[in-house]
Amino acid sequence: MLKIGEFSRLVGVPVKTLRYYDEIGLFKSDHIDEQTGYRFYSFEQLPRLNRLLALKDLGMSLNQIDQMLKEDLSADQLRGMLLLKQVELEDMARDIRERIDRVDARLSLIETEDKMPDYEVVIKTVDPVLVASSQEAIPDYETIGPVMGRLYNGVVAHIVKHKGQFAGPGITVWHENLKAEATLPIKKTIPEGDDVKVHELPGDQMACLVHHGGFEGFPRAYQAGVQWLEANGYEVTGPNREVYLQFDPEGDSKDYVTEIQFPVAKV
Amino acid sequence: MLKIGEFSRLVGVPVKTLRYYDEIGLFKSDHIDEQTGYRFYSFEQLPRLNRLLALKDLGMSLNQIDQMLKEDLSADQLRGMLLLKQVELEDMARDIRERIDRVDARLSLIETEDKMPDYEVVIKTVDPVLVASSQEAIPDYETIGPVMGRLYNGVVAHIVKHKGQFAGPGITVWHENLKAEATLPIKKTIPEGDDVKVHELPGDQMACLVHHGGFEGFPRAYQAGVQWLEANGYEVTGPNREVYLQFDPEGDSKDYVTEIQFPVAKV
DNA sequence: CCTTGACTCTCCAGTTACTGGAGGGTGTAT
DNA sequence: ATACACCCTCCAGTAACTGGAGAGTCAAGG
Repeated sequence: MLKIGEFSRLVGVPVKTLRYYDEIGLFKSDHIDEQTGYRFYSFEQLPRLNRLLALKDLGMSLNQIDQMLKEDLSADQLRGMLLLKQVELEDMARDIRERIDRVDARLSLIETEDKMPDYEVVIKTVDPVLVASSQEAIPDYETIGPVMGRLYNGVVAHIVKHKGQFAGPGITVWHENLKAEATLPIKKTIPEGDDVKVHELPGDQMACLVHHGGFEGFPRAYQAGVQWLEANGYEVTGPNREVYLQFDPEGDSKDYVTEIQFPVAKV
Repeated sequence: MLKIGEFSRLVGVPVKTLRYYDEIGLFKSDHIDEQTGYRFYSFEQLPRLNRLLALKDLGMSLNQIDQMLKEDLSADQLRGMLLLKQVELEDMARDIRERIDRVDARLSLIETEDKMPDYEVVIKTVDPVLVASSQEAIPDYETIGPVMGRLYNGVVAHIVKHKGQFAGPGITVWHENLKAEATLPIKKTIPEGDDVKVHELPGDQMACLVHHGGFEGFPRAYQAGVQWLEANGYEVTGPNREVYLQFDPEGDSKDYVTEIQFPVAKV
């Protein structure tokens, strides 16, 4: 019979932890002295504790270990739990590798620029959204402004005409070959028009960054986004979007806030 | 100005989490309506939150993020924190790889034996221990018993003669070429004798397994230990030990409990 | 025999980053 | 007017311990 401190030294588990395992019923002491309340442990308990520790070394939770230490567990059940753990561990390993990549990317950015990046890119899941939209190919950069203005005006007019309800800020979807789609979220579907279509923008994993200021800053923002995607091993899987969170053609362009979104997948 | 729910949808962070960040002061709402207590958020807050989320994606704790979001932090300090995180993440990655190896090893054991292993091996740190000891080469297997008996008797006699105090069960250290050292832990140092040396067994990382029963079962136990070491990528770095936790030459050998220890390092 | 120091006990609080729920007030659309 | 979504605060719980307070126990040394 060993007192808790002796047993603790023998197995290399802190006294506090042994008491905790006793309390939750995972590993009870052999018996307790009624007079003093002292816990006593026996050598016969070593196999159970060693199995417990071995399972803990696999990353099992105490709950799972409690299951696995039950005598009547079949080899198949054990195998199942281990396979599950294997998958879970591989997920964790991938996750950590990705983190390391991101830290590396940020470190090399700090090396070159000596400060935190101007644009922070975050991955988030964007919900699908019902929109009315109108699209057109943009002949060249100078005409973006007027063309977009015309497109959005058309969509607004169409929605108003059919008493549709606006559900959020405008979103431009950039299809291939500089074809821009001006979309406006709406609450409920409305009839389509000659130029105005109604459909749902699909939800997706998006790499997002926020640009504050006028459109002249977009190239820098896009550059930062693309750079990040490259450094972190993502690839673009569809048309990117611009969400005009804050926009007022009459107002100061310094106050504009735009979110640029790239639908992405991990390479 | 956005209500918390709108802001939550915009940034993809749960409402509860935003309130929590507000509470701990990591990310305060822009202002709070005095009448209703409603939190309101502005677009100007997006950069801070995005940076926060980006740092969280690196695996930073909220405390660390709080540090890193302070305006007056130099690029060097940032670099330092990131480098630290990098090391930490690489440790975690290694740890998880080792876990995966152990799970694999156990799974293949279960495949061949269709049950949990008979011997559980655990890695633990063993403290240095002061011992009196006597050693001798063992000519062949049959003579182990009598020789060890003689050795231990000699050490016991020496300790008693010098009024030494015993501090634990006997430990046999197996040096190369079947040379056995019979050691007995003592509390304080005593003079050496012709055959009996006094020294400290070094502390070390040990792979340990516990054998219940007589010495005839040792070969199986050793085999299990060596197998485990191989499967889990450890190599033996010194003489192994046998700790006779429960041993009584008069008693039933079925009740013996021995811990076999291999000093190891990860390959 | 007494004291000292090591050991043990129970109970409580704190850790991280949230999550869920109860109970109650607010805002808007029909 | 009422339904419904939305917002508020406060409390409890998570996993696996760790640290500390306050009090009882044990063995050795003087």
